[in-house]
Amino acid sequence: MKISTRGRYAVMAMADIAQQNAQGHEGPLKLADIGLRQEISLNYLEQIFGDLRRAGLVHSHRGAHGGYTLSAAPDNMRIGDVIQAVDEPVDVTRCGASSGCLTKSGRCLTHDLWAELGNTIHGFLNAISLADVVAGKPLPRISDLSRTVEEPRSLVTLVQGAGE
Amino acid sequence: MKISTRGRYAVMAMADIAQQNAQGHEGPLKLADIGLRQEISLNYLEQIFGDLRRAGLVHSHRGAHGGYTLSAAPDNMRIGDVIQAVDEPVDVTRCGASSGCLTKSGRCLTHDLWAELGNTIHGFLNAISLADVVAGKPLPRISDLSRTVEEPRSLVTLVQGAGE
DNA sequence: CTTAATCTTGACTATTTTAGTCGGAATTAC
DNA sequence: GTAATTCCGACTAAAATAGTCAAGATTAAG
Repeated sequence: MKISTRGRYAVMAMADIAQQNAQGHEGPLKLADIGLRQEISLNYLEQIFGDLRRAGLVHSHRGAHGGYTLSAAPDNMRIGDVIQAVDEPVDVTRCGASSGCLTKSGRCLTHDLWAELGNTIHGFLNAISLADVVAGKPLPRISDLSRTVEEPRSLVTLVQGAGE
Repeated sequence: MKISTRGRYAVMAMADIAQQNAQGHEGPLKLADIGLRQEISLNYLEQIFGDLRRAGLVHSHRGAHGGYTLSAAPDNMRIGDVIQAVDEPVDVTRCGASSGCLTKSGRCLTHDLWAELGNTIHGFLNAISLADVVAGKPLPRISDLSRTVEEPRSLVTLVQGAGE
C-alpha cells in the first residue's frame, strides 16, 4: 500500500464530504468547494475523484448543482479503501510473490519482514473509518489492530522452507 | 519513514553480514561478496554503505582484505535504524509540522492520522533487530509493539484545538 | 431551448525521486 | 610495488508524482 499526496488528498476530500454531511449538508458536494476548503486544485481533485468513483466509493451527479456523494455511510468507509482506490498498491517486497523469494545463493532473509510491515500498515488504515476521522475518535491503539493475516508468521518458515 | 529499494537493500546487506558472523565468519566482509549473495550491484552497495558508515552502523576497513563490520552486536541493531540511515525520512504529513496543520478554511482533519501511521510503522521496525531477522524469530505481534508516542492521541485534540 | 454549472476524459508537462552507472582517487595488505 | 578494497563525486535513464489544460458530455434552471 503506497501513500502519496494523492492518497492523502483523497482521504482529506472524503473526510471533508463526511464532515459537511455531519454538519447537515444534504445533496451532492461539488469539487470546487471541496478544493477550496482543503486547498487542493480542482483539476487534481477531478482526477482523484475519477478513481474514487470507479472504485465505487462515491456517486457522481453531473450537470448544474451536481457534485459527489458518499456511496456509503461514513462509518462504513475505511481509510485503507480510500487510499487503495487512488494509489497504486506498491509491493513492499522485492519479489512481489506471496511466498518466499529467493536469490541465487540462498533464501531471502527479509521477505516476511516486508510482507508483515505491509500487513501492519494495512491493519492500521483499515481500523479507521471516515466517521472516526470526522468525529475525532481516538486513534486505534496498536494493540487494537486486527491483523490481515491469520496467524503471526515466523521468519523461520521462510528461511528454512525455501529451498531453490 | 520512507522505505524504498535502497532501504530494503540496506537491511538485506546488514542481515547478510550478521548471518555470516553467526556462521563463524570473522573479520570484515567485502561488498563484492555481499553483492553476489544478495544480488545487489557493487556500485550501488558502495553508495548504501557510505550512508551506513556515516550513520555509525558499520565500520569500514580500507585496503586489501578490507571490508565492513557491524559496529554493534546484531541484537542491538534495529531495522528501523538501518532504514533511517539510508532512506530520507519522508513526512507522512503535508505540513511536516509536529503539531496541527491548518488550511485557510479550518483545521486539518487528517493530520494526526498520518502522524500516527508513521508512529505505527516506526514501532514495527524498531521492534525487530538484525539478530531477530537472522535467527528467524517470530515477527512481533501487533500487540507487542511499543509506541513511539507516549499516549494515544485523539483526533479531537487537533480538530478542536487548532484555531488559526 | 438556452445557458450555466458540473462532471468526464485524455493528453500533455515539469519536477522530483529512484536506482542505478562510471571513473578515478585514497588506503592498506602482502 | 601491486593488487584489493573502500571512498567519492559526477553523471544518467527511467519512473513516479503532482499536477495543468482543453474540450466534451450531461443536467438543472429559467
